[in-house]
Amino acid sequence: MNDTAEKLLIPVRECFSLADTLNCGQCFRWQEQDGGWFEGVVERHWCRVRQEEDGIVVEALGGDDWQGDFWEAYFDLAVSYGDFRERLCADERLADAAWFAPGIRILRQEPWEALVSFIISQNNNIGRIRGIVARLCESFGGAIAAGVYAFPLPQALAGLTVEELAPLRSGFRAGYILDAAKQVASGALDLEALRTAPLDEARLALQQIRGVGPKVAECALLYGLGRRECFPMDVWMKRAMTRMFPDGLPSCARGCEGVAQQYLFHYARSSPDFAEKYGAE
DNA sequence: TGCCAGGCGACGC
DNA sequence: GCGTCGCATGGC
Repeated sequence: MNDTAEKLLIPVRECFSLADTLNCGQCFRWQEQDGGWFEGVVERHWCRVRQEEDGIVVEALGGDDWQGDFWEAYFDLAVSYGDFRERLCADERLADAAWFAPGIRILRQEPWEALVSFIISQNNNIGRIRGIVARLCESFGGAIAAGVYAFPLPQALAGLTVEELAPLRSGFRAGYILDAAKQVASGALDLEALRTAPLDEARLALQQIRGVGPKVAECALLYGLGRRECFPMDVWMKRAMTRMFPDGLPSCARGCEGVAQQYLFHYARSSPDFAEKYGAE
């Protein structure tokens, strides 16, 4: 499995749905295609992926090589979501949400990309976020292959003006993207250090960026920096919490709040059960 | 048409 | 500290 190859089978033992994981609103660059394939770019790897009986097939589309370890990390396969689920299911309401999409995992995305993607996400919808991210990559990301672009490095954005970002049609978020780029490119903000920094320090550091408040910081930490105890509260989650957990999240979620959050987010948005059991306002 | 979208900053109190 | 409003853009 660790052999360098253009096509890999990544074995998956439990709790994984590729489609649910890529479609649940945590990432914005994968495109669903015919035959169960998803095409996308992760860091500098252009590939397509598909779920098969015994795992995930990853096929390089460029003259690219990588190792299985890379994809194991990306799909968060080193930890047992069965264990997380068992803990969450101690609460009946969390169990409902957890069973609605048992194969969702938290991707371990590149931190800079996660940060910018969730800056773009504010007061926005998932379809439009995807469009803005795509235009950001096309405009400033550098080509990996013909018509295929990497996510732009902070250094590629730090010297730009909001006028130059106009083609993204990102609205008031353009200035926020540039401030993030300047802080990361200059070294004022060290994203990698936030993987292990005390959580409250990491939150505060991220919120020094203009346009990054509690929610976006929480998303960057959960989706980009592997901090599974983070719990982003967007409009859907506020709705879910008000109706399902007026007294707060049950203690059984401690340590895997982010996993609970992703189940609840998807449940509140997509499950007819949520509307039925917890009602419209 | 108006309302909403994986929020945040500015402002008034 | 807390509530309210405006913010660009586009889909419904």
